[in-house]
Amino acid sequence: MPKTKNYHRGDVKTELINAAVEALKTQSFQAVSMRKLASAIGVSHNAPYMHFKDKEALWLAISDHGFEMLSNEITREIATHSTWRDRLEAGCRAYVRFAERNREYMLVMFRPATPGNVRALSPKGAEALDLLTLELAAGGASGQIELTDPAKLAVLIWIMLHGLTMAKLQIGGERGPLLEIAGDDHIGWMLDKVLATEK
Amino acid sequence: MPKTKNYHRGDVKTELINAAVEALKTQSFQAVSMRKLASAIGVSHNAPYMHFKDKEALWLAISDHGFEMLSNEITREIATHSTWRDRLEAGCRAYVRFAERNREYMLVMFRPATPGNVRALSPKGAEALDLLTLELAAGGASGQIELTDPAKLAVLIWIMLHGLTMAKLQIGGERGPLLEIAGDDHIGWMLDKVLATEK
DNA sequence: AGTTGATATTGTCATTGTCAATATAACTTC
DNA sequence: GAAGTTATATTGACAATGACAATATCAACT
Repeated sequence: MPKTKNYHRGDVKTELINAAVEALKTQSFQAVSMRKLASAIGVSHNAPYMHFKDKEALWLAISDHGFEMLSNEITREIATHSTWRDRLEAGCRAYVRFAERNREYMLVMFRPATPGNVRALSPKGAEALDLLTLELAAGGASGQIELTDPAKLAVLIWIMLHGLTMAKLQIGGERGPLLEIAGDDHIGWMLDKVLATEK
Repeated sequence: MPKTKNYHRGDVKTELINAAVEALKTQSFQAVSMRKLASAIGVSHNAPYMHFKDKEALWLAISDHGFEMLSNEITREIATHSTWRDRLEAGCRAYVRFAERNREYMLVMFRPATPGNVRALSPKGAEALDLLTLELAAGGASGQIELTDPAKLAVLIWIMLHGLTMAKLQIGGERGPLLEIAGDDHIGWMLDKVLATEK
């Protein structure tokens, strides 16, 4: 046990991130306050400002963390399949699955941009998008399919995934079930549609 | 000219909505405050609460207004074309165009949902989605195309549009240009892909 | 031991959302 | 038109919040 009880000296930074993500599970976005997070992890109301210049800086850190996790999951999932098409589909599934299991992270990663300050896709986010592009390119290179424009196609696929996941996260109610059509077992259907005119 | 200068008595409600939309053009989402809006239209800091129970109620009103405008624009645009395919494409174009021209509204209409309180698509929003479904159904009914599942397809198209527009609104920087591919003149391309496997 | 730098605390302030009490104008009914 | 009712606006208050400044505490190096 530590000599003194005060002066936390733990990893306050990651503790804050975890507390924020946890808070987002039950509270609205703007209901999460620095001060509540601070007291949640047992530090004074200003301690967070040692680690984050801003409230926005906290969101940014969470966003980066989320993109990193997403990239890792996609990469890992892709690796478990061998054929080009299976790998692509696995990557897409991983994207949707991540969104379902990490709702809070997704909300932060794609939180509304400040006007005049449209965020560039974070490096980690760009990496995730590139994973899809690479799979498509791999299919083209191996002669398994002939793609007129892999990058264009990758963006289209990513857009579909993004629209699907955000709709799933934000739209419920009567229309919610409609969105089920693009659930885990229908991603293949979507990919088929997009890829049918290639080759 | 009015007898007394005080006691505004104009349409404070719509003035507030307009002021909020205007504010969103330059300020971030959470930077828009009730009090600033109030003073912007020249009323006391509590006058807004006569017309909106909550800050959330203001967003909701803006959201509804936005969905109504969107529906109207889609309907109007569809009406200017005759063939089934042209009408569908025109509707899609109207959706994207609306988003580009009414960034602020879109941000409010699809603002992050409160956890545990996933908003149902507003009636007006549902109506907009139905417009697409109806066009697809019309194509099927007229025998111009054979659709395996019009509703499923409509959702897919809507998801694509949604993903595209939200990405356009929120992602800039280096990756921004990439999203250009799905600009106004590529929507047809996207639709082709989705519809190719039908008929 | 003493200095330095990172980290935490307390104190403070303007801004904000929202409630309560009050004032003013508009509408209704006689 | 006077009186009362209702919708709307104002002022006043309060707790919570983001953020800054000044201070205190601790760890590590010299």
